[in-house]
Amino acid sequence: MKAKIKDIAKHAGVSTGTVDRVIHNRGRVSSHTYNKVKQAMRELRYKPDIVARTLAKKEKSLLKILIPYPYQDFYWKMIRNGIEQGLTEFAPYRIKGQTVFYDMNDPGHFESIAQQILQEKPHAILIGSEFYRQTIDLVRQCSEQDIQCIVMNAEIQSIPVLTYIGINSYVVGELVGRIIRSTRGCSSVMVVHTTENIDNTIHLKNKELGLFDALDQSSLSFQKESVIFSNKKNSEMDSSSLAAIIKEKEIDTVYVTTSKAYMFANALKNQFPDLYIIGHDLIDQNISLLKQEQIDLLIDQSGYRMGFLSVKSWVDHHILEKEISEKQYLPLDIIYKENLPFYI
Amino acid sequence: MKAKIKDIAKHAGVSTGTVDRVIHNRGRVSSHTYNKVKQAMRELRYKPDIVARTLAKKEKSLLKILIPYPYQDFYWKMIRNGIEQGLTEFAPYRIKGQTVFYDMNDPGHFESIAQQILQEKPHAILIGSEFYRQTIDLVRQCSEQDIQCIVMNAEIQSIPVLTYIGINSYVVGELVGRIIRSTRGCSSVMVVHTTENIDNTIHLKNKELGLFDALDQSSLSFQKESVIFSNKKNSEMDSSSLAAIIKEKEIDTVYVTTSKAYMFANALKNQFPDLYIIGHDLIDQNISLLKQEQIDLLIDQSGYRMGFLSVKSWVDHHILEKEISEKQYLPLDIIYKENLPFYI
DNA sequence: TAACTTTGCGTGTGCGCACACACTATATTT
DNA sequence: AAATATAGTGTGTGCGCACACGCAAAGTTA
Repeated sequence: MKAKIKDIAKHAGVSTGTVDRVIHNRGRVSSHTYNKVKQAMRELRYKPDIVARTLAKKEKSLLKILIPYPYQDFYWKMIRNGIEQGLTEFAPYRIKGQTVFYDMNDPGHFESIAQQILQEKPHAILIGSEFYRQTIDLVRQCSEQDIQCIVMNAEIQSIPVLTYIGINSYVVGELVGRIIRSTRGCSSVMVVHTTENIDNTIHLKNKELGLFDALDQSSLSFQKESVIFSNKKNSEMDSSSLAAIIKEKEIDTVYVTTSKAYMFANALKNQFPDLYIIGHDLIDQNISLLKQEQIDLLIDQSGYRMGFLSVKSWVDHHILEKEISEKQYLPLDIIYKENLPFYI
Repeated sequence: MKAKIKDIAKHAGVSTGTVDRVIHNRGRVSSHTYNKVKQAMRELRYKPDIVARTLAKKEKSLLKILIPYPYQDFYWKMIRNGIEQGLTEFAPYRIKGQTVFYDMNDPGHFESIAQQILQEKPHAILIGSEFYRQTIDLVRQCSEQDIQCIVMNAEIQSIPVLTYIGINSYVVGELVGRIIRSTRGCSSVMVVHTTENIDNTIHLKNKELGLFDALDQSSLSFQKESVIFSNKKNSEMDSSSLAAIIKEKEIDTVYVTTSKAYMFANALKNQFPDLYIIGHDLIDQNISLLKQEQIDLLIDQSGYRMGFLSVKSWVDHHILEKEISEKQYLPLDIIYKENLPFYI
């Protein structure tokens, strides 16, 4: 039989109210009784009944969620879906989650929205970070105001957060490199970055680094190329200049470091039908191209799981009082046409 | 504000007791009031509060779990771990899970244990199946006694179960085939089955089928070989006769269809260091060989997730009243040395 | 010393629900 | 017609906990 608060109270020779004050550190308990109660809790191995606690609780905990507009980026859209799933799944625990979006191309917007959120004094903020410096600022303010932080995507050093959830970009690159290394007919590799956001470049460059390092470890030798591709009209690297490079360098393998492999494939696959194309993330456009064998391979960065896990981490910590680890790296799922159905 | 039982009662002009009888189909309600209450529930969009329900419930639901001894097979050991994880995670919902093991080489043992379990009149049985016919028998008996069944591993046709959870063996083979097809230096493939259990052969043969079909779709042509390997002294196919075949047929690629790739690798990798070895499942022995590059690739059949999901499915259905799908195929994770850390 | 504040405790209520029980009106048996 | 069963309904209690409140004793201020 599990010990209840009543049992603790009887065992310690106090009332349930006192036990309650000890459990929740509400004060107004002499250090002597405090110790007696603590001792009783230890002896009877008291574990709170989460279900009863949830039912009795008056104050609902507020979780603010700060992520980029889902329409700006499909990866964030998936993360958002995961977050929503988490909120639904843990709804019985009375988590009140409120999502606020920011413009992922405007650090200032992030800052101002962050300030608004702080006004509301939430119990925790789930930060989907695109801006390194601004995120550090926000985390610091949270820490001053005793608001817990869960950070996704951008790894923050030196400032304590409840947990960081994300991927290890360098390892992503390594993994892609290992696959290219062992794949038939891959010898001349082009890395394609599709971004205008400078903050994001670190991740992308890390992938490139990991990839090239992995290739260098092979006994075979590889041609390596790296470009920044934009579909915009007036950009310096449009699809025609890309085509020129592919022709000139005899590129046979392309790795798009972002979610936008579909952009590349749509623009160039008909000119170069034999290109081996590797991209990221199970977004609709990529999925359909993978099915049509226009894209050969996707490494999923588990956006959905990232969102879900971030909510789950908060619940684990705050409701279920579980220990959660400081950093949580998500798996990198390797997805071909054949195992795609299991992931969607 | 969510509608509560009291609200329904007031709205229907009856007492909460009557509403309770309607909700739980306890009878003793005239059809007229029954309809009134049902109507009120619909109008107020009544959803039971799972937390309050769990707290108030007297009768705890009993879930019997029937799986092979974990020490007989590492895959089942992982499944078991997943089940235990599930039971822990959903413990707040007062699920009482009791695991009973059977000898995976003895159908009779399965049968007798199954009878014992039925004596206890559980609410549901989670069947980790190794024997096709015996499982069908058990499922039928459960169906007669209004006991829900969740079946893992062996896909039962024509008899209704709450849900089936497993993998699609043919697709597993296809996936392996697709990878071999595109991997450098693979041309002569040997499929290795390591089993004495006849029932299991169907799965293994399906994998082989999927693999060979995938290879046949390639423009390249592949040598195909298939053997049943046993490490036992007096078996017809021991490691030396296997070595002879590898030499004779110039095998360069080996696919072990079970969890026992480590057995093969340990027996033959030093004689044939360049063999490309593909196996299944993240069991300790395989993991360490993958790290040492003695095994090149593992397809994880998600034993852990299978166990977890089976418990979760029961909770979703029985506690949370969610719709759950009839068949749930688990993802096939492709695991190289590089992405291994994320999966363990 | 009287009027306060603070400290340190105990008591009581209700969260939303399941379930046991009590009660009446009608139907069935003897 | 009386005794008994049964259909149909309402009431009350408690699951384990959080939290508001009450109340005495000790400390503080004027």
